[in-house]
Amino acid sequence: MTAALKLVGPHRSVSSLSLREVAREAGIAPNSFYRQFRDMDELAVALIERAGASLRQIIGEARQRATADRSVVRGSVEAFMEQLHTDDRLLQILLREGTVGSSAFKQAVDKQLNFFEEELKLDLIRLAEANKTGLFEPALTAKAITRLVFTMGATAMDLPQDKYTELTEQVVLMVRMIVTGTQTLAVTGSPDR
Amino acid sequence: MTAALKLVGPHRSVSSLSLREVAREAGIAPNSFYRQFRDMDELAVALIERAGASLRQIIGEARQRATADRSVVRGSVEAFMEQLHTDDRLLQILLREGTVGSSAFKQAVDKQLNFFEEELKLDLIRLAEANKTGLFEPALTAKAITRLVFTMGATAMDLPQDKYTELTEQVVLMVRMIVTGTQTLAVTGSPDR
DNA sequence: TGTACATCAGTGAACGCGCGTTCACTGATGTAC
DNA sequence: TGTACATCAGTGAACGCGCGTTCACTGATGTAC
Repeated sequence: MTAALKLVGPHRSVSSLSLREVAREAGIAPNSFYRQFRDMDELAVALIERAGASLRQIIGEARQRATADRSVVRGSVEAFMEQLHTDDRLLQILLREGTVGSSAFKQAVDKQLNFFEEELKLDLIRLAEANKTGLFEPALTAKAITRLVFTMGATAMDLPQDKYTELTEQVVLMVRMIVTGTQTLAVTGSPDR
Repeated sequence: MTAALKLVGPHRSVSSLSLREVAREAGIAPNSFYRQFRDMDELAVALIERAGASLRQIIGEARQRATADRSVVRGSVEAFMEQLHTDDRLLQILLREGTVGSSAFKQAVDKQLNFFEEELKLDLIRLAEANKTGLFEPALTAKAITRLVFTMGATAMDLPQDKYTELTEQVVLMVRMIVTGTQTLAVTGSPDR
């Protein structure tokens, strides 16, 4: 797994790695690979699950920090973007590989995203109660925020360092739009226009 | 190009196609490929540009229809999802391949997305004027909507037919959240919480 | 404490395969004089 | 109208390469009696 992580990057997706490449990087014979995983797909799924766990931990910490002194939205988005910025390969994999690869692969990514959405949903409910505002469709809101932040993160990975601050700002505003929209809709109800 | 389109699908991305496969499908000798494109990357970029043009046309028509009898948001999202549903390979490529492949590849996708965002931005401004509401950061709003709809579309491609209606409904609501949020923020200004 | 056996990560050699790319060539169509 | 030449999509054969997977084997570590 360490070897595979070393090999992925902005221009190499996990699904493009060959078994022999990974074995070479790991310093073992190609056939020794089979002692650890049935095939590359199994390795990929293992990586994705580890990535999901690591992501939830990062955001968990961010949430703690956030409630203390600054906005939850800003704190979480900043934590997320910073982590990406430090070249966290696990996180990059999670953002990038959801659209390609085998079904097993995509399912694994989707599972991690759903975990994440569930946690975010609870956070949103908690936030709304604290602010005494309503919430329109918390689950859907969580999904919208998650997917949007992840896509924006995926485009960020290719960017040079100096664009990160700007992009983080954009993402914060985007999330605010969604949160504001949800709260407003909770009051007015869903319009039909 | 026709041969390449035939080969892509939910589990085959353009970047995973081999030159020989495409040549085989096209009924020509492998080396004849070089008469048309320098390499597979050039083919891919050509496909993406064609996809972008086709997408803008589809949405253009949807916009026309929409202003007549129903919501612009709903009309456009429905047109988009329907097109996906009819297995429009070009559109699928555009949604899916943005995160993998060469830089040339990603740049091509990004270019098409930017075209699209620009048009959407103008639509949003027009809509806001008609409704006599304000607009907070039109460009950013257009970007958020575009990226969100595209990601949701990408996940939709793998789904069985009967989930499409449900997902379309979800996407419509998500876009409404963003639009409502933008309009509300235009009045209250950006909060710092 | 000693012996027999099981488990298991790792090995080197070999396989057949599909790949991208090159070569010199063909034959149809268009163009200039 | 006829002739010479240019252009260009397409060809078959061949190349060397990296790939995934298999085989029978090794040697260290753990376990049972």
